[in-house]
Amino acid sequence: MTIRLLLADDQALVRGALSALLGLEPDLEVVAEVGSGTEVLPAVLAHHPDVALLDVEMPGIDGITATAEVRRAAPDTRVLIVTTFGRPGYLRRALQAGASGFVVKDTPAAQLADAVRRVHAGLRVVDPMLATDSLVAGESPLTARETEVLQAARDGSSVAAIARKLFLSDGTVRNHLSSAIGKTGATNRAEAVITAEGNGWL
Amino acid sequence: MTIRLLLADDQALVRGALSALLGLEPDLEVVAEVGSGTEVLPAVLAHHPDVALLDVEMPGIDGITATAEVRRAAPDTRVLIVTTFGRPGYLRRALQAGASGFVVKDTPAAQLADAVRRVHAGLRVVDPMLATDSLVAGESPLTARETEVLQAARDGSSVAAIARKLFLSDGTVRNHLSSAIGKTGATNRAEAVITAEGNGWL
DNA sequence: ACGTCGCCATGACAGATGTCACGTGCTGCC
DNA sequence: GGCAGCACGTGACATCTGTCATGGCGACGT
Repeated sequence: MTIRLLLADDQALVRGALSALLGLEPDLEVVAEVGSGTEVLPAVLAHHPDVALLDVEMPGIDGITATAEVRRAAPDTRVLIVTTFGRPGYLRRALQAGASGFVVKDTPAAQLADAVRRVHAGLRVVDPMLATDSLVAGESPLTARETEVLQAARDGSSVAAIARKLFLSDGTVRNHLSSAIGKTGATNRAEAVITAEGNGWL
Repeated sequence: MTIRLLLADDQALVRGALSALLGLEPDLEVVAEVGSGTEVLPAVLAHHPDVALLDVEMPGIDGITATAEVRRAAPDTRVLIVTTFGRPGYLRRALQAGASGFVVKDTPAAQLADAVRRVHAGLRVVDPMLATDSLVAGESPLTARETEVLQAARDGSSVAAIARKLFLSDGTVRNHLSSAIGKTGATNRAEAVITAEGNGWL
């Protein structure tokens, strides 16, 4: 009995390459490939794969919310996150969303098929290095507003621009930013954005 | 006669997957895989591949300077850049460094083997979309110092920190930054960094 | 009912930032 | 030689940013 797979990655070349890699295994079969988060759920419902391999960074819906969608609508399909960035927050949020495994793209190629088989067998697969980091970094200390404001600050917007975008007062934006800067241990808006991104808090 | 390939990509999973993808083609053979820019040249000298597929973003030496190294030390090995980001400056600099082709990672997987064959045949392979962008964005308008200062500003450093790092006066750093901000059409240090990065000027 | 917490806002302040004018010295080019 | 461009610096200025104190409002848990 072969394990049926769905691949979701926004980079077509990587998607095709992973398909070729997994297709070499006799017990694995790629039944669907999609390039955006919005296509994941329809494809899962159409093909009923055993395991869905999802990237986190994708256009449309990101892999984590796509995971939650899949778990709710098709509980028989297990989800394995395959992503570039080993951000601690990603791992935690992915597992909370119901993912069965989390693999970073710089793990050896030979291990991927094994990870798929373990996930299919009902086991959890988590990069041990990452798991400890995730515990250290923990959950985001930022409040909802602080997160919003930091997100809006990512592109280098000024306080005034952020305030207009979020319908807030300039002073309020500065307060939220200041608070976020303090919580991230930064001295600076830009630094705060960087460390928050690095921890997967945005 | 098979075409002998070298793969360089920092993500082991992608590397292995590309290897599997290209290995499916009867006329292609992957003879070496490396995960950093510093390993490229030794591997080329050791295995004499016909075509080297290099990523731009790699630890150690980046793919573009690695291209230059390879062209100088092993002119028979042609270089095909395979990268995530279609930054206009990357393309221009890659071609200047002697690359024969430039492929973005979201091109269809089926085209990669063709690109390899064309490069091997002595043709140039360039994403047409990207080529026009490259002409529009053109060469970096930033001077050497402005580039250095912007690079130092990437991590959110303050003016004082940048000045210390580059052994400059605070005022000079501010001047260079101001000039870079003007040239990039930004209103802001952070914006300047973003647009400069997007154009591959850093 | 009370305290706590998040959210919003205001006002004030110091420090950082971006701009401008101006001057120096060096280099390359016509 | 004269000119343009770049690097480097100074000083001054307006603005932006980050911090702090303070207050009101609503939600939540005890």
